[in-house]
Amino acid sequence: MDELDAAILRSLQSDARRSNRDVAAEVGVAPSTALERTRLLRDRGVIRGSTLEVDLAAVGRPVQALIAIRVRPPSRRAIEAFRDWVQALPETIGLFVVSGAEDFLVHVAVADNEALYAFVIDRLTQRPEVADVRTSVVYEHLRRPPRIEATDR
Amino acid sequence: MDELDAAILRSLQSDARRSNRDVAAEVGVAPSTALERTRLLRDRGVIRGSTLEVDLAAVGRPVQALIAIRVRPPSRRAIEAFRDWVQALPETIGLFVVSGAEDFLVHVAVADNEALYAFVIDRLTQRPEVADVRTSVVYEHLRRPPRIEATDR
DNA sequence: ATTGAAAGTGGTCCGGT
DNA sequence: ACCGGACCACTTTCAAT
Repeated sequence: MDELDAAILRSLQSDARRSNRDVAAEVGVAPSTALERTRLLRDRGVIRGSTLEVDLAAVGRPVQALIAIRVRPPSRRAIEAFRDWVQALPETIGLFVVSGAEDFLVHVAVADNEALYAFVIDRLTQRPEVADVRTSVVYEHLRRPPRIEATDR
Repeated sequence: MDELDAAILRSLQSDARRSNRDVAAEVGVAPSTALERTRLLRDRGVIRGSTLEVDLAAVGRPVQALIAIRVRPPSRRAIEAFRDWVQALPETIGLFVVSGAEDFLVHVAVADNEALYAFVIDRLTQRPEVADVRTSVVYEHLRRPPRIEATDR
């Protein structure tokens, strides 16, 4: 990944729908060159995809929480089974598998506090491997795309 | 937000670079209609932008962590000052302001464990308002775009 | 609010360097 | 590896419904 690749990534990171022509002009190469580089970045798996940033409140899910969960036993079987299950729930928008006092942090977005409470006491406690649950309401969630630098070549 | 808006959002959410023509065909309207709807969603702030999903390991930052931080005093002044400061650090890729035992969860991506350790003991502890720090290594981070449904009209 | 058609613009391929 | 140009697909506007 040289400086040109990095510049293309930075450009598309700030707006994935930017046209290839714009990207090319911004990084100072011909459109055909930018197109080929972008394709290679995709093929190599550096670019995994692109997604819309949607306002969660505007789509009816203004309440967010992070739910820290400890599972027992903390075996690969239990961890992976729980991960797959929770990841498929409609409330889940993110999932961290972590070291430390807890095994998971589940990021959920729901319609209101009642739905959050129901998620925790109805859904999560269904699972026998859930040993401990700690819910934190998210007041604010900011995301920052990673700053990308050339990793030489 | 009716069912058509929701369908357009779902389509672009899975691939923000999909052409307007494709989106229109998928949701069953004319391209001009899809274009107009998309523009309105953007104007209303439902669509905040679009971004590339980049493989963090491929850009040289394979190590992720969540750092739980308690600040003191937990006043608006201290919270907002810390938030703005940590949000601008190059290692930071996400930031949750939360209720509960801690005030922040900082999501960082760095080159290696050494860089993580340096971030925690050199950078964070610079700030006088940092009262407590707890670091969890992220073994796995999955993201799921929110399932979007029509909120009637 | 949605459409089809027209005009403009950008994506994509390829041959040359 | 990069570019320029040709071709064609797509975006975008607009008058009509």
